[in-house]
Amino acid sequence: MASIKDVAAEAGVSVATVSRVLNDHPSVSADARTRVQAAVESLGYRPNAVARSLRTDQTHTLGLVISDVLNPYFTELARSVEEEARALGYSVIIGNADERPDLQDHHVRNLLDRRIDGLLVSPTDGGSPLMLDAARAGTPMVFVDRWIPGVDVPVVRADGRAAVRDLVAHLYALGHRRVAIIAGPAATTTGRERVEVFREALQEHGLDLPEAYTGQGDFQVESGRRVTEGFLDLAEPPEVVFAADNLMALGALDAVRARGLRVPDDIALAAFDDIRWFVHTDPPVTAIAQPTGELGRAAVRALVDRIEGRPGESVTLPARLVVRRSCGESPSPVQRSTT
Amino acid sequence: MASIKDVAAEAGVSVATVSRVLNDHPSVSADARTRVQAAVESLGYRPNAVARSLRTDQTHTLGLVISDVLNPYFTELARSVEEEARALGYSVIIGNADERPDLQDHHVRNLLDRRIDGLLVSPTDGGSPLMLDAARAGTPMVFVDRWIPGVDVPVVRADGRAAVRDLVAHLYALGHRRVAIIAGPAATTTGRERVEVFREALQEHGLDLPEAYTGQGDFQVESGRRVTEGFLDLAEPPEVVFAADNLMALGALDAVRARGLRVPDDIALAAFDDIRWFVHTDPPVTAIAQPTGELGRAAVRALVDRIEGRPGESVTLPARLVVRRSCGESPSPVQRSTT
DNA sequence: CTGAAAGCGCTTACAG
DNA sequence: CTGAAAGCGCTTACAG
Repeated sequence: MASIKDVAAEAGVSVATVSRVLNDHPSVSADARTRVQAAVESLGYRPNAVARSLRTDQTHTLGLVISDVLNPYFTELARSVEEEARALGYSVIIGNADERPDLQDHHVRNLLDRRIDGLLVSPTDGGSPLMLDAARAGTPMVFVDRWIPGVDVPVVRADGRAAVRDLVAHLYALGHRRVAIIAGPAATTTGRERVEVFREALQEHGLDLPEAYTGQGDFQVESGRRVTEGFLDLAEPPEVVFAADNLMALGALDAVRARGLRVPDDIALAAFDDIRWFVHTDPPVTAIAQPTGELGRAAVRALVDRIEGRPGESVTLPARLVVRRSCGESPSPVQRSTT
Repeated sequence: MASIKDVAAEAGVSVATVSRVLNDHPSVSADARTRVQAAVESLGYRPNAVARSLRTDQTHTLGLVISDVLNPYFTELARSVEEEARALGYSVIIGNADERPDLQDHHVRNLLDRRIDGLLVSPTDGGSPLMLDAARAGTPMVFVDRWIPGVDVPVVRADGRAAVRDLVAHLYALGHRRVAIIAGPAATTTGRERVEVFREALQEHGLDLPEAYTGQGDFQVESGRRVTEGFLDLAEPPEVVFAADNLMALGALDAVRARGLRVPDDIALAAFDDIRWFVHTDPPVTAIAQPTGELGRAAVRALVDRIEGRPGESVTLPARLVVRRSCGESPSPVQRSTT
């Protein structure tokens, strides 16, 4: 592959001049510029980004460590992150933690070794030493969706409080009283918060969230299935199950279907995170929708701000309830989705 | 961030010795080794992968350019690629072309500039000059899923011929005679092939695939919706629609639903590419399943073979039909899915 | 406007 | 077993 030396030789100038032309430095004669451009063209020269990074100490690359690419929520997040980053002149390297702290650390380490300019992470756990060290060492960092309390890093996330309250009101209005949740890992903020907020909202209606109706999931399909089976095995199963993410809702659907039962007649279902397929499931699933694309873009902007020396602030955007049919037919027409 | 010099100073050895320890070179005294390890530990030193890459001319990185990350098929492919690559000691950088040739070129260029060791691509079009040049220039390359004819690069893909034939037999057995397809872009191999194979299979049953029943899609949701609307507007709409990928099937579902019609009673539906959600859609969708994970892994193995100087062969794996209820109830129990 | 030279952080023949 | 030195491909003060 042609190097800058080859271009210099071909153009009859020094490598310094070639470099200046490549970087649009103003003090280059028109003549030199055209000769260099011609040489670049004829050799099919492309600057070596590795060498450039070593020299400038910038990679123009962002690392994104997400908990699970197969989760459509994170896929969409990753996509919006890449789009916004590209618009700002950055590439992004994605690391998929698959909800495993060890894999998360693997990717963080790999990304740090590659000297990415900044790190966007949706932590799978409460923060490994590696991650905490990186934050303390001053690596530009932003948390997205999930975060680690006590670490001085901007957080870009959705606030689901109002939407969860709307959901509970909806469930209550439909007559449901025995309500269960499939929670995410307690080591994650979203895993904890969704349960807490849900419980608080239930209390406002005088409802309880008993131990037996609090299942521990891990945000992945299998756990949703397992927990739902447990609920169905109870002497008095819940009337509704709220899955703290869309994959566990899929697992719940699997479990219900496997027993030949129907949603919402036998058991109702709602999910955190809305996805396109929920419109076409049987029945369409009531869900809490996050402004995913906007979260991804805001996170990138905050991170790039940090990288380029600007403040880089936390952002919280509201989530909203999208009512469909999986909790039963609404007697009054509340916020019925039009999609 | 500590560099190799800092480690050398701390350990009281030369940087060469530090490098040897880091790379498990045999000729290092036990004493030097322990001192270096201690220094690495106490400084929290991590080798700079950028510098190492510049020096060794290897990045241990694979580039993966896929047509659309939001397509669950490609998400799963990307995931299996990353897994296998990691197992073989490589990282992967994903570029999402979003079915746009210009974006595809952007990513290919970016990856080449970063000097990735090899490129895995599922081309969005018939091959840009950039891609063809890269292949000719000897960049280790492998095509997955889609490929570019006439380019000497291994291809790892699924053969859907038998599955499509099974599908047509299934449709025929159910009494369907007016059959339509939502095709993918003619510039892609999969876009072309799926139509051809489908047409051939229909002919074997004495059925025709008229122009009016051949809609041009682009593998994305909106095109599936648009084409399906066109079909429904015909004086004599088709009895079945076969979507050449899962996203266009989703668009078809949207279109059918928007008119208040039902699958399969008003119009039947089948799709290429099976995804988990198809089990829970209303109705469950009959689909052709590719061995996606295996394709991703085989593609990585072929690419790494090429990178490391071994042959690196093409692989073709069979796809299979998964019958569900979206084409109507089967009178005879053929290959009913158990999932 | 231009070039020679230093240096980014590594690895690796080469000599000892 | 070890170190001094060259060199990977760039960028950028510095001097002219």
